[in-house]
Amino acid sequence: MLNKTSPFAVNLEQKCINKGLRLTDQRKVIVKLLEETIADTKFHPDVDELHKRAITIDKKISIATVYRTVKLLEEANIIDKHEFKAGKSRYEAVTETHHDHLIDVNSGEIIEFVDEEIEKLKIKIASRLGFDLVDHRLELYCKKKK
Amino acid sequence: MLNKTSPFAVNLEQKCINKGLRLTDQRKVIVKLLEETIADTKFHPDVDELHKRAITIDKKISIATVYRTVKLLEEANIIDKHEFKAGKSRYEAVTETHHDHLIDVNSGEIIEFVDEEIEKLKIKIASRLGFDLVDHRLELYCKKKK
DNA sequence: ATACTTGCAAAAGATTTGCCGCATG
DNA sequence: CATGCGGCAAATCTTTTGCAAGTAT
Repeated sequence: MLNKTSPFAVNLEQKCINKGLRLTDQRKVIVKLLEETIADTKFHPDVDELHKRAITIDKKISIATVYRTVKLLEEANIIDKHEFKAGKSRYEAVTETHHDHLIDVNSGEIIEFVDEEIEKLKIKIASRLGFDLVDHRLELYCKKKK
Repeated sequence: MLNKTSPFAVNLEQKCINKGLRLTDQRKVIVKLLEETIADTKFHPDVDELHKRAITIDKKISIATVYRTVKLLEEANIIDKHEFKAGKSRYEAVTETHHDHLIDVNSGEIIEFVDEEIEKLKIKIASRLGFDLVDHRLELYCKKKK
């Protein structure tokens, strides 16, 4: 797994500035919260979770702003959106290398993993079918071994 | 790919009977429509598509019934539900072997594929992380090669 | 006969949007 | 100062559900 706390890592707020996004107080709060998904790779908050945390910092941040902000950040390629089986979308900071997810169906815990072999296979399969891969998602729903 | 028209194949209506599901006129219509997903592996209708087709056969079938029926069939393991990037859920008859999906991001076309190697890898990765695989999904979003 | 099903419309849950005052660059 | 942003509430979209009436076994 990539070293996410490398001295070369650019924080999310810096990424926003680089992309020319206006940094309002609200956005700073939300971006800061999403920053936690870098340190804690198991943390994939949904909009509701983000909003609940955001209002503890600034109680007048509306949920509409959270929705607008995550959409903005997603379009700017700063965060990724995931739609695991469960209804609502979850977000995490974009990482340098692609990773997939293993979801513990009992606890709901989400574990990230990287497997070079499976990444190569995805490209190979697409190619075999006459396609170029532009995006992909692999989710493993599992139970802890006994 | 599995031969889906083998003489041993059981049709969906028969599967419903085997599972003891009550076969109302509405359910027969919906099940018949879902049967088409066996012959045409690229056909993965959503509830709205099923309803539009259903009312051409019996105009008083409500969309609530379609929702209730696909949920019932899914719980009975007769059909599978997919949630590709696009909002609504799509359905197809359960197949004997697991397959994954390649989605053409330009046309929306869905292509099914089976790859033994990747299936083994999924199990291996889950195992390495201390888990037993209970469900999994892999989606390749692609563009046609030029 | 009895329990399950259906249609309708209302409700629910997630997400988006119009409007208008306000903050940012 | 001009443009974009945020808060609020209403709107939208998909899916679910309560209820009363109808139907399959």
